[in-house]
Amino acid sequence: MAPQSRPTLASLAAQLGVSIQTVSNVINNPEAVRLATRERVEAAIKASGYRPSIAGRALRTRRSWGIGMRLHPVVDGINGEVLDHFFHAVTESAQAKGYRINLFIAADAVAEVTALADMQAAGAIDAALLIDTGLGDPRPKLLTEVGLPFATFGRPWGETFTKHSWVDVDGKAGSYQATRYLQSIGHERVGYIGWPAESAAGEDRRAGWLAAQAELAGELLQAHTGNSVRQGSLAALELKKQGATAVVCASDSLALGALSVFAEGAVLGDELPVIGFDNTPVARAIGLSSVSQPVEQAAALVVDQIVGQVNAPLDFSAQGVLLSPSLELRKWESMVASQPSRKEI
Amino acid sequence: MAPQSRPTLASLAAQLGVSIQTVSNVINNPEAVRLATRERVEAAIKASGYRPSIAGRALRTRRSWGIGMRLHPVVDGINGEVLDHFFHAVTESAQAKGYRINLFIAADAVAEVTALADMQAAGAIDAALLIDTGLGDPRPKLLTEVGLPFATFGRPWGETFTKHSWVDVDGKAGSYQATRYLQSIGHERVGYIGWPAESAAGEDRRAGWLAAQAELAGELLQAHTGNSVRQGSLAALELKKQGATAVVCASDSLALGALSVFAEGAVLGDELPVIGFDNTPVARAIGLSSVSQPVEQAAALVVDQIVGQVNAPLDFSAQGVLLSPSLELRKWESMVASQPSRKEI
DNA sequence: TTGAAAGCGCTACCAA
DNA sequence: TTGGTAGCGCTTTCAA
Repeated sequence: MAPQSRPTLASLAAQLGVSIQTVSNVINNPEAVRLATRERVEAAIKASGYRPSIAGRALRTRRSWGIGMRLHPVVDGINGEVLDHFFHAVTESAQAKGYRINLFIAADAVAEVTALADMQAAGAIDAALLIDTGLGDPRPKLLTEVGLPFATFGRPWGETFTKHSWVDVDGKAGSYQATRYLQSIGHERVGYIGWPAESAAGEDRRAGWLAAQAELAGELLQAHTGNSVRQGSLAALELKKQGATAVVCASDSLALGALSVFAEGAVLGDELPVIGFDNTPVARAIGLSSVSQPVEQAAALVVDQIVGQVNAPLDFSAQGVLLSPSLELRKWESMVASQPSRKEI
Repeated sequence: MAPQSRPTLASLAAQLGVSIQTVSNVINNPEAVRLATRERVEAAIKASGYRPSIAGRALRTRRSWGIGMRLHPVVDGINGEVLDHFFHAVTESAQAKGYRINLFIAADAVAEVTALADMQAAGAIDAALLIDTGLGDPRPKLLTEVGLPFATFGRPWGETFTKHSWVDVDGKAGSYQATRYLQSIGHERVGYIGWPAESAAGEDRRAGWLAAQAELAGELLQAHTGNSVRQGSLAALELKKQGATAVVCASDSLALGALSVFAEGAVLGDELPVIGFDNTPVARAIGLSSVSQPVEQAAALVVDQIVGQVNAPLDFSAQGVLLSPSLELRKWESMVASQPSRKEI
C-alpha cells in the first residue's frame, strides 16, 4: 500500500497479485469469486481500510447516491420540531439504504427547483425530497419536467396534473379524533383555532373538527389566525366569549396560547380542555394533549419511494400514502395560564 | 448536443469546434482564454445548461467539496432551535463558498468519527464540522489522527492536546450580563438554575452568574438540575424558599419552569425576574428575557475556518474565536405561571 | 473463476 | 492562446 495516498482497487490488486476486476467483484458481486480468493481479498480490504471512491464509482455508473433536500428557514421553533424529527429520520433511512443527504438552502420554491436541477446536472444527486407541499405547489411539475426523480412529504393539494409519490399524515383524522375526545369528556361546544384558509394542510385539520362537531348540530365556533402563541390567546378569548368550553388547535403554538384562556382555574393533574397538534416538546413539558404525527414512519416510507423512483425513473407507479396520526393524551403538568390582565387591550 | 444525455466538456468542445481544454479553461481559468472565444463558449455553456460533473472533477482533483456534519438526535425541541438556526446558517455559508453539506447520523462520538473517516476514505467529504464539544471530547484527537480537516462549534474544554480551529459563544459573559441586569433593576438575591457540573458549557454559564453575584457578597443561591421545564420549576421553588427574588437560567426550558414560581402575581407588561438562555421562540412568545447567541456569525466563521483547514491541511494556524452573546430584554406577553397547587408533591 | 481493456468527465501538464 | 494527452478510480464488457 502506498504510504501517502489512500488504497485503491489497483493498489489492492497489485498487493494481492490478483486483478483489479477480482477485487471489484469481491465488493460488488462476491458470489462470482472463489471463496479462498474472496476471503484473502476481504482481509486485505479490511486491513487497509479501503473504501470505494464514490467519485470513481459515480463517474462510471452515473449514480451519485445523493438525495437533495432543502433546509427550510426556521419558522417556528415550537412546531418546527416536527420537521427536526423528520429530518433526522430521513437521514437515518437514507443512510441505511446507502444514500447520502445533500443539504441546501433556497429562497423559494422556484429557487429550490433550480438548485436541484443544478445539482442533478452536476451529478451530485439522483433524486430529491420535497417537504411541505402547498396548494398549487409548482415544484412537482417543474421537477418532472427536469426529469429528476422525487417524492414529497405532503400530499398534492387541489387539482394537480403531475402524478408523483408522496407520504402525508391525515390531519383531518387527527383533529376529528381530538374533537371527539373532548366531546367524550363532556364538552359539547368544542371550538377550533386554525390557520388562514390558504393553508391546505390547515384546512384539512379544520375539516376533521368540522366533521366531528357538525355531528352535534351545535354552533360552529372557529377562528382563522396566524400561528403565534399570542394569536392563539386572542382567538381563544373570542371563542370562549361565544360559548366554547374547549378547543382543538392546528398547532401546539396556538394551543399554548389558548391555554391562557381555557386553563383558567385548572389544577395540576387536570385534563385540559385544549388539544394541540404535532406533539411538540412544549406540549410534553406542560402536559398539553396533542395530535402526534408518525414522523419516523413517514420518513422511512418517503425514502423508500425515492429509491423506487430512482430505480425506475420512467415508472408510472407513483403512489401516495396517507398515515394516521394518534392522539397523545396528557394531564396538566406544571404551568397555568391566567386570564389576560387589565393591561391588555 | 446529444439528445439524451447531459452535455459534457467534450460535447461542448465538439459543438463549438474548440478543444476540451479551452472549454475547461473558460470555466476554471477564464483569463487564459481570448475574449472572443470565451464569450462564444460561455454562451454555449449557458444555452446547454452545462454543469461540470462533480464526480469527474472530484476524481481528478481529489477534492469533493463536501463537508460532513452529523445530525444530532433531537433532544429538546425548545432549546434545540438554536442548533436549527446554526444548521441553516452553516448550510448557507458553505453553499456560498461552493461546499455542500453531507448530513449523517451516528450513535455516539466514536461512531461519528468512524463515519467521517469512512466518508473521507470514500472521497465524499473534504472536511468535517463538529458540534457541541464537551469535556474530554475524543473527536478532535481522533480526527487529527485520521487527518481529516475540521473545525468545531464549541471550544475545547479542559486540557486538550489537540489544537484545532473552533468558534464558540461566551456563555459566561452572557449570564454575567443577565445577572447584572437583574441586579440593576433591584434584585440583590439573584439565583442560578443550571445543569449538572459535568456540562462544561453549563459550568461556563454558571460562572458568569457567580462572578456577578459574588460581587454583591451575598449568599449564593443555585441549583444543578436537568433541562426540563418541570425541573426548572422545582429548582425555582427551592431557590425562592432560600430567599432568591430572581433567577438566571442555563436554558429557556429551565426559565420557562422557573416562571411558574417567580412570575407569580405578575401582570402583562411586567419585566419578569427570570432570564433564560438561547433566546428561543418560546421565550419570544411569552415575553421572557433571554441571552441570545450570535448563531449566524458563528456559523459563518466556522465555515471559514473549515475552508482554511482544507486549503492548508498541514497548517498549524488553528485558531479559536469566542463570540459575545447579547441580552434580549422583554416584557411579559401572554402567559403567567401559577404556584404549584396542592396536588403537587 | 479470473483478467485485460475501455471509458465515464474532468483537470494538469506540456507542446504547439 | 489553444490543443493533445494522460490518468484520477471505478465498473462494464468481453475474452481467456
